[in-house]
Amino acid sequence: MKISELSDRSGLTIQTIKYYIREGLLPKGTATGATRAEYDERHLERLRLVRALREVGDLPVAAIRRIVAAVDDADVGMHRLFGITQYAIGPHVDAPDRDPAAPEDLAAQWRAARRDVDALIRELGWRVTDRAPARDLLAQTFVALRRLGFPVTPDDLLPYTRAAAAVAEHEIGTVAADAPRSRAVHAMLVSTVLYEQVLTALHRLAQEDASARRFGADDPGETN
Amino acid sequence: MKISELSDRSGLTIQTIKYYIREGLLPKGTATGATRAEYDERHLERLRLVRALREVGDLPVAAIRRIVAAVDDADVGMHRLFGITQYAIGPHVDAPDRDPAAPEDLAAQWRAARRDVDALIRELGWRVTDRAPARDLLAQTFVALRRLGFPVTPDDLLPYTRAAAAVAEHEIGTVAADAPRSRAVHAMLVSTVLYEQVLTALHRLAQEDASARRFGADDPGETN
DNA sequence: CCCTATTGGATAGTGACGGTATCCAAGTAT
DNA sequence: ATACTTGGATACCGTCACTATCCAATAGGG
Repeated sequence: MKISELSDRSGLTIQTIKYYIREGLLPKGTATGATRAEYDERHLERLRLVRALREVGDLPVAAIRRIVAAVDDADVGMHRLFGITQYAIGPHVDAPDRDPAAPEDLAAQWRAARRDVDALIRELGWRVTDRAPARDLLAQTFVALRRLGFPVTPDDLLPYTRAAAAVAEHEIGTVAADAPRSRAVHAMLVSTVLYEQVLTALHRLAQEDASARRFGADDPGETN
Repeated sequence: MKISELSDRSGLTIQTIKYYIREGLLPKGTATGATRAEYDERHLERLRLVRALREVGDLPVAAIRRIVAAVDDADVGMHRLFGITQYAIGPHVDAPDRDPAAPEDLAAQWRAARRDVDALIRELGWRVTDRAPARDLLAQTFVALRRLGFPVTPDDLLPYTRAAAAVAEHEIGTVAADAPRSRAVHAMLVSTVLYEQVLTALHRLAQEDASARRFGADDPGETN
């Protein structure tokens, strides 16, 4: 198929497709002449993946580039792909420990939060790399909560860890180990990036329900 | 306290504080002369809230403006504040139904996804406004999943709805109804915005653990 | 009372990001 | 033959969250 057809079928402009090729998100079509190249279903599929990661996952282009590079590298196994994805989706918190410009008290709060996070993971027996970005994400949240006067205790976290463990267990089970690599790889990305949004959305909906039951039935909506 | 002291204590530059005042995130200090104004602890507290919403919640400044306006309006009750927050944190998906420029097949996929979401919420008996943004967020995710060849069935969602309901129930329980309004309001924001990040972080950590157990113990990390 | 530093207020500039737009020469379809 | 399409390169754009600069009016220290 020609680029114009790829554009029509994907709903993206030719400019955007060229941009993705430039950025390494999409391989070039196979050239059939100096001014012509042929694209196939795999390009369309890739564009759908890229758009899902951009629109639903809200991932920056640079993160998607790292992910698709891993997807295209047959030497990268499932668990490794998982780690690369986790690292790519960040967020890359610049932790004020190790930052010499940060004030000392803030750095101390961070160190304490990181210790708590590390202790929690150890206690749960979870096998998680030391440098998993989610550790910093959690620590960052602890710091913010405490600075706002909401201390975080392991008890508060119990419902979250239970929920997270149950969902994660289910998700990994859906990635069939015997499926062809390209399918398994997509399933991995789908459960890490897209189902994270599913969980978030359902969490918000459940909160609204709980809030309605607790704080009354008046309409919570905007009026603008 | 003077603005320079507020700057020191908050860790933000004077420029940034001025910017937040301009943008309506922070009230002006009480003027004590043409070139002097006095700030107090409430300003510092507000800055901590704003930074938490920015850094942890990654909310745009415009969303924070809407939230703090509701916080400062004593007529806004808890449930209403909840709705405003939900609406502010978006994401504001532009749904291709109602968009006349969208291709018809995509619009049809969206309508189907919205129907599924609405049916799910009805089935669960959750009290959620029709225009809750999380409905569109969930529908958007369904569309993306289906376009990638991963059909979404109610069975797949069961673990998520259970987890979301349990967590939400716990969270709303932590917002004490008899606390002073400013405290209750902060608690509401904390559980919707910050604890959402807690859930996300723990979800990712649990996934890494599940992935490690399923796909082997090799190091999933980046090597750069 | 003088002189330096700080403040409020206004306006302009910056860097990252994710595209868009334009141009061109070399083709291709009719 | 002639209008359209393509690949490739380069420039440009709008949004966002700050950041820098300037200015006139003080405030505070000596």
